[in-house]
Amino acid sequence: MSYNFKAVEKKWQERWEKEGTFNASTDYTKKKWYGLIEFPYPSGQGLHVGHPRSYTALDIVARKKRLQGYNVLYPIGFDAFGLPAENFAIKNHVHPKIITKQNVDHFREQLKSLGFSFDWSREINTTDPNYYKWTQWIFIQLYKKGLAYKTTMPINFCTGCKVGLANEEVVNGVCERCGSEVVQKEKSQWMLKITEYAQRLIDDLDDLEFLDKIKTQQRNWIGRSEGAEVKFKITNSDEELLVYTTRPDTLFGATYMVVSPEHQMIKKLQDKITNLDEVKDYQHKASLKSDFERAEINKEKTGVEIKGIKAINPVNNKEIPIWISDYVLVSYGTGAIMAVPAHDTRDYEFAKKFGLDIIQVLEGGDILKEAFTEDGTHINSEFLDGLNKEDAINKISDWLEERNIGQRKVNYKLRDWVFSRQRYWGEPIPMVYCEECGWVPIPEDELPLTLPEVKDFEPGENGESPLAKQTEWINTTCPHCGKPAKRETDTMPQWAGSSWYYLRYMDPHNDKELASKEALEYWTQVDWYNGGMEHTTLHLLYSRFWHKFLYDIGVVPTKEPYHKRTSHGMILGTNGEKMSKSKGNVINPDEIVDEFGADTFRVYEMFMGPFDQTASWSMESIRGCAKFLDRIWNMQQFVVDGDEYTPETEKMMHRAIKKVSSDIEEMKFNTSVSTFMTMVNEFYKLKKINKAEFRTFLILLNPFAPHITEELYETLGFEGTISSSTWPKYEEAKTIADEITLPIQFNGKLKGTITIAKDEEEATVKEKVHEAIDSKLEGKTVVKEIYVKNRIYNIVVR
RNA sequence: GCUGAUGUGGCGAAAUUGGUAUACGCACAUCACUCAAAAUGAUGCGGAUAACAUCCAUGUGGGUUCGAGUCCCACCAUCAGCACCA
Repeated sequence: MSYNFKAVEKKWQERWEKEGTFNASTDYTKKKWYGLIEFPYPSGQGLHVGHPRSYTALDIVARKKRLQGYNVLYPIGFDAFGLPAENFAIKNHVHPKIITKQNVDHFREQLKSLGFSFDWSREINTTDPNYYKWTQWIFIQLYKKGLAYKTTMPINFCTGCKVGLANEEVVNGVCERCGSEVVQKEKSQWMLKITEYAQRLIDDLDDLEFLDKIKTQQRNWIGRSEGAEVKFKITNSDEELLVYTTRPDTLFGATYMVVSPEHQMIKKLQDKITNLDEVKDYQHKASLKSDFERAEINKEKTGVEIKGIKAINPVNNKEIPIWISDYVLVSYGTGAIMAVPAHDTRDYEFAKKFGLDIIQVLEGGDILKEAFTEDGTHINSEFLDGLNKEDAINKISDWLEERNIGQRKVNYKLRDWVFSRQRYWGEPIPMVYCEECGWVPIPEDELPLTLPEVKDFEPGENGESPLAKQTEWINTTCPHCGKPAKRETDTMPQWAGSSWYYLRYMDPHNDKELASKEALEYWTQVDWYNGGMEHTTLHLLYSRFWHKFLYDIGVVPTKEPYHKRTSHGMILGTNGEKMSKSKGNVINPDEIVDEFGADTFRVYEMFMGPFDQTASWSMESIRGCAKFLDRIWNMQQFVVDGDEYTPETEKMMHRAIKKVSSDIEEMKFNTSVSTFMTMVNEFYKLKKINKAEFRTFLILLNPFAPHITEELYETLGFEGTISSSTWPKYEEAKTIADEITLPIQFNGKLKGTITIAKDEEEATVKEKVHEAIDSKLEGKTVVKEIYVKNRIYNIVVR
């Protein structure tokens, strides 16, 4: 009577598909639950064993919610624009559309083989013109509200992909996707003003149920700081040098200034600079370095004094030198700093190296040895002397504002989102450039602006988009004045499509709106969104930004897209290292499903360890899970009739319902699986299981192992299917034992146990304890006895 | 360097949130079934000692407590992320 998982799993998957068992209802009067997993990028390598970890987890929650009577939306789709398909296209001269379709088909088949309860009728694909129509529409709305703008700026340029990258996409100085070196390059780019939403993106985290580490990471990424902007006059000039500082109270200790190599002031004042050649030489050298190299040489500071000009410290009118150095970044603050070497480690190093003045303005430390970076009472600071940090900051800020020399200022690390890609395989940016009218969005009724068919996917020599070669497509007329005009040839980044996809699932076939008002009202927000930690500061932040914008223009009814956000740990190879082809430790999910079946695969991924921690794959352990399912199948041999739990199992059954129900909500899937195993062991010990017990057991296990449980449910003759059944209930009173094994301790060390009735009188307990343990008390003095009701009895002895 | 995690048997891991440390699984050993093996079922399994008794064990060292894997302080190790943020 061995379990034929292949036939059983196929049978149920076909049935679910035919009957649309898991399709969400459009009856908007029911209570709803919306669970979301990050839709996959359909790579050529197929599904990774890491994908099902997240998908199984939320599948379990989704299946449980359905049994609890919710109208569940658990959708799936494909984030299919992206560089790997395009790089493959370039190499093999196949249209990325074709490769993408192949990959999607493969992924779909793999996902279906795992028995996820996705609503396949709502499948979406970001490369579908009916989908990206609305991605383009959102872009036009952003443009209309002034949140999309074009600017020339030094950007990270990938020498391999020939595309500009957002800072967020650069990992250790190399391109996140292709690994090529990233250099700085001037380029005209579309940008999105995410910085305008910085404060709201911080504030609105408070009301969300995100894991704390996710909130912390987003807050740190946005990087709010409070300080002041201060203007420094420049000698023999009307120019002023604006700096941002978080410590305006240390102004008296500012002994020199540093500007970043890209700072505009140098150009403006070049006539007055006496060592211009030397300065320009330094600028040139700095431009050759990537951010990575700048960071790497962090031990040895470099810089050149800009001679011929000086800055004037506004608090004491002292003239101080201005230096140029690449430890100051043009992209943060104002690109210039006032240096307070006594109290900043970097400034201190720089000052020591170039022999600049160091003036201590806070009491404490030993500034002959190192910078003193802690708080202290102000000294050498005239009207600030004797004040603490907070008071001094307030006083100096008032002082600066009164004299119009500076003002309080909040600053963010977050930068605007570089939204242009010089690539083919992305959404075309629906903008037209007209000599007369400038940039004009195309009329909304012309959307989608589809990608033209091309044969050559290579980027142009200067990193131009492949679309730049499509003269016919480019030349158009201005929607505003009708004169000849040219289309934008850049496309959108991969994050565009994924910034709003959860909305499209709500009403995926709507051709009038991105989703109907009713659907949006009903399904928003996503109740639970699980995904990788690596998307915390990119995708998750971007989609929160877009959602907030859509809220502002009245498209969506809530400020935030996701109510709860959790993340799963990575699955490593059997050797404990990240799976990669080069290491040869990749586990292919197809082979696992083929050898063990989907249910075993799912149960194993949930059992392998705590959900949010990394776990290594183990072939031995998965065999244990296969054995567990076989044991369940073989319980049929001793099944007996019965409409109620038997006295021997009642407690176990009620406890299991309680435990599994709460474990699923808390993502403690591993301990749920142990609960099931313990139950099976118990039934084997009893050598019987009645139908009532079996039924409850099957429903509880169903979200984890949907195929075998449905099959057994049918075989045992229960009416209908589990998916049309309801989640079992428990009675709290029946989870509590009426007999308790009470541990007895001496000084916290276990000396024995006794059995007492639940809530037994303390006097009786004491009596029983002493009866049991007095022989061991001989020769000892009892100092104190502590009884914690129903828990423990501790005797303090000497 | 900074930030954040994590350290429990041979291994993956539990621990009612301060109350019997090692549940559950893997591996291993013994037994049953078998001509035999596999599969399956049953039993055992942290360490020390002859011991059912005793002592020692949750990275290390302190502390708080009747009682600490859990709380506090210091340190060590491993992993991940960030990188001159003014």
